[in-house]
This record gives sequence, C-alpha cells and structure tokens, in this order.
Amino acid sequence: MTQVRPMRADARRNYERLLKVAAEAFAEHGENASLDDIAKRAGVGSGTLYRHFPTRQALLEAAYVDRLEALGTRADELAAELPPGEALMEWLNEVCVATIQVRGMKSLLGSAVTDGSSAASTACGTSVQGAATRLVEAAQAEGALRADVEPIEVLRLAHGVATASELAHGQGREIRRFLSLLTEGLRP
Amino acid sequence: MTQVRPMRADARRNYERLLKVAAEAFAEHGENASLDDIAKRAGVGSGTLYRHFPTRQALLEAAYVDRLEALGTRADELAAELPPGEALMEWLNEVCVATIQVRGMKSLLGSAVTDGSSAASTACGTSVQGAATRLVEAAQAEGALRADVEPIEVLRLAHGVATASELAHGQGREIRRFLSLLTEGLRP
DNA sequence: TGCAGACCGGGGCCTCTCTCCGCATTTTAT
DNA sequence: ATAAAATGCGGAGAGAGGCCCCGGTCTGCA
Repeated sequence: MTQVRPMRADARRNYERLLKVAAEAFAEHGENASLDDIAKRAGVGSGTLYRHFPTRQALLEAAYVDRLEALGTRADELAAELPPGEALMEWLNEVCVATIQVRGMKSLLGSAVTDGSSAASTACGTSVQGAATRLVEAAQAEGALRADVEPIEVLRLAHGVATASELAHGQGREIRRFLSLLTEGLRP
Repeated sequence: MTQVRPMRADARRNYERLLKVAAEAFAEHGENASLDDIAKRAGVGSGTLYRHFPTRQALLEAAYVDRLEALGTRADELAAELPPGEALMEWLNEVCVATIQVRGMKSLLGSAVTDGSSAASTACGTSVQGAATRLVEAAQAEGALRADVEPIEVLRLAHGVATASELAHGQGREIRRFLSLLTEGLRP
C-alpha cells in the first residue's frame, strides 16, 4: 500500500525536512505552532506544506507517529527485562516523559485515549493502547496490579500524572513521585 | 481601600455586565475566547472592556475570583459536616468538577498550583491553597491520609484527575472513579 | 529532451488585539 | 434646575499574525 508511483526525489526531501522541522516546532511552541513558520523554517513554500499535509492534524500525526510507535516497541522491551509490575510503571514513566517533553505530543496522546476517538489519531493510538493492554494484563496476571482497572484507565491516569507533574515544573522527579503515589494510594 | 471616588453608575453597570458575559464566554470557549466578542455580547465597545480589564488575565481572574473563593468556603462547610478523610475527597471532587465544567477556570486553577506562581493568580489561588492545606492536615491528623504528602501535591493530583476524567468525556462518574483509584492505589 | 508533477511565495481573506479621540452621560457646583 | 466639569463610552481602524490558494516557474525522471 505504498505510493503507486514512488515520490519524486525533491518531494521526498521536502517531505522529510518538513516532518523534522514540524516535530521541533510543535515541541517548542505546542500544537498551535504556526504552519507558515514551519514551512519557512524548512525552506519550502507554504503551498508545499499544505500539499503534503492538508491539515494541521495530519502534520502533527505524521511528525510523531514514529515516536508513538517507539513507545509501543519500548513496552515489549521493558516487558522482557523487568517483572510485570515494574515494567508497567517504567513504561508509564516514559509515556509521561514523552507527554511533557514533546508538547505537541500531548494532544496526540490525549486524543489517543479519548472517548470520541478521532478517526485520525485512532490509527497511531492503537499501538500505544495495545502496549498498555499487554502490560496491564501481564501485571494483573502476576497480581501486581488490581484486577478491576482497565488499560485505558491506566493510560488516562498516566496522562493525568503528566499534567500534574507539568504543574510542578519538575523535569522528571515529580513524575516518579506522582506515579508512586498513584500506585500505593493516598491512604496511610 | 475602595475607590476614593465611587464608580460612575454607568461604569459600574458595564463592569458587572462584562464580568457576567466573560464568565459565560470563558466557560463556553475556553480561556482564549475572543475579547472583542465578549465586549460585543455585553453591549459595550471594546474600548470599554480594555479600560476596565487591561489584560486577558485580569478579566479571567475577575470573572472567577468569586468561584475560587466559593471553593475555599466550601472546604470549611465540608470539614464541619464530614469526617476529615471524606471531607477532603468530597472537596477534591468539587474542585475537579469546577475544573472541567468551567473551562476557563482550568488555567486559573492550574496556575494557582504552578511553581512559577504568576503574581496575578497568586492572590486568588491563596484561598484554594489554604483550603487544601486545612483539609489535608486534618485528614493526616486523623490518619486518613498518608503523612508524607504535601497539600500542593494533592491539588496537583486533583488537577491531574480532572484532566484524566476529561479524556473519558464522563460527566462526573469518572472523577469519583479516578479519585478512588488514587486514594486506594493501583496495587491489589 | 519533454513533460508530468512539484515548487514557490505573493496575496486574498480572515480573526484577533488594542488604541485613539470626538461624543455622550453623569456628577457636582451654583 | 441648570450649567460646567469630569468621567466614561464607542467603535472604526491600524497592525499583527494566521490560513491556504493559485498560477507562473522549475526539475527530476523516463
């Protein structure tokens, strides 16, 4: 299902340049970064940008699919290295780090776990949701996680932890702290 | 420290009308609602709006101070009615509801618990932070809450829970669910 | 070498912010 | 009650920035 006709060399060059610049821009200015500005920084005309990516959402997704998929892969690595409970927590930590560091990704990861699943983000969100499901179920099977939580709930809570950590302006320590509070509970 | 000279009658009328309309607009369109539109809806010129509220932040705060203060008051009511642990949870629930329902308030409550305390929001955030401190300390004294959490951490987590609940698109059930998970912990 | 396909970036159109100053309304003094 | 002074009002319009289309130009590929 690749292009019937392969992309022309210059087209591919511009396409990739745009992706790279877009990722930087979204990370720096959030999901509302100026598209014209991205085009300019990539050294292409705005028309070129809009031809490759008809909508802002399209660009946002294209810029971060690989990162989302990397999260999916990472889940399996962690599952192979650590006991299920720890693997899950470690992975959630990485999800939170990604959410905070790459600001444009927040909305993507967010919409990946929203009820009204935007048809667009569903595609790449699946990888993350699948990873979460595997880790959660493994942890539950080992008795490391209460049995009555859904994978999607865990993802949503992770998003919440990321938000909370962001408020603290912490660069990572807060994430572990809040994840640990979430795991152990606020009761004594 | 009231006005040396009381506000002119028409000025006061406009001022209050603006506050009312602004609260609605922020609730509906989030914190980036168009200011000109607010002026129009209030039936005043934009000049009038900018004279009363030089910045967007000023208007946002003015529109919601009373609501923030109401949260502070509510904390004491709950503390009088319920045992400390329940009072805290019930209050956090109300904070979350406010965060979600009144979208413009999200940023206010958010900046009220941020590290780099914006001088502006500090003033009205104090009421909420004070309330949180009282409830948290009472709950800890009763042994209903682990002793090593700070009030500000609890507020941040509440903000996180609100965010997580928003993702679920739930109208309130999710909030209680997530608060309960947070309280009891994810461990079995 | 020809041409389909890609590029470029000016410009139209939009929305939003915020200022300015003549005019209207309220207040105060008589 | 009336006039003068003080104060606030309005809304046009400049300026900034964003989105995105279009048509003339260029380029990679067969």
